Amino acid sequence: MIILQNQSKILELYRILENHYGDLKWWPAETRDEILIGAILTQNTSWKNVEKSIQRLKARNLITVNSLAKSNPADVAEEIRSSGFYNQKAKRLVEVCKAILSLGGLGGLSGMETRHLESTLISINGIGMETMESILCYIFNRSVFVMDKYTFRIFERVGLFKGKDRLEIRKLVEEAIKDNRKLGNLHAALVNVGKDHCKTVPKCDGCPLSSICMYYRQIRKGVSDHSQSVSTG
DNA sequence: ACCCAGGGTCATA
DNA sequence: TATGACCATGGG
Repeated sequence: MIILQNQSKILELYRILENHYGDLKWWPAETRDEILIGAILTQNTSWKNVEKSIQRLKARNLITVNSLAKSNPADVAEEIRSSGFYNQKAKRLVEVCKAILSLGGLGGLSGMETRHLESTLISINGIGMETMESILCYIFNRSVFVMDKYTFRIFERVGLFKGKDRLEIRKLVEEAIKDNRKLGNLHAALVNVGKDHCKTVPKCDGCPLSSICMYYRQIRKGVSDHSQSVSTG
């Protein structure tokens, strides 16, 4: 088996995932406002728990930037308990929505140049790197790659971008893949791989990336050699 | 009972 | 720059 260089390997990885998962249609939401709200609710929280919160917010007509900006954080907190960190997230939702309104709303921000938009969003309390990247990719359709914990772990295990930090990896991926739709699909697929196969305890059976995964190769070698050591890089 | 989830902020060294 | 504490519910 050929060991591919980073740039051709990321393209091969994308090809495999697209072939395996097809179009995953992320972000799962009906409106841009809902993407923003979901992006904050899902911070270190499973999507299943977020869905319950979103349904409750919808029932209260609190699923828009406008309505949340006018809300009391204590009232919002009551609807989003299932997402965890609910006091912190309720406050974040209200403050972030206020900040966005003061900047002209999502519509006003949509005309902003990408780098400027990045720095503007990242300066809002409650919006960190990954949340900012998700907003750029899925709300504003910019060619931005979302670097999350799963992605870092998967790249580490398959043997991509060894020794690079998150910022460098994101830059390299965006150089290799420039299409917004593909970058969004890539992140979505990597989250699925992470959930199904690449948590802290790996489950390599049936993983679509096993054919290009260094970790998987070590496992196989270990089995045939009766070796104990498995390096995660 | 323990670990983790589609992170981010803040204090500390 | 790089850890650590903290936020907190729900599923495995």
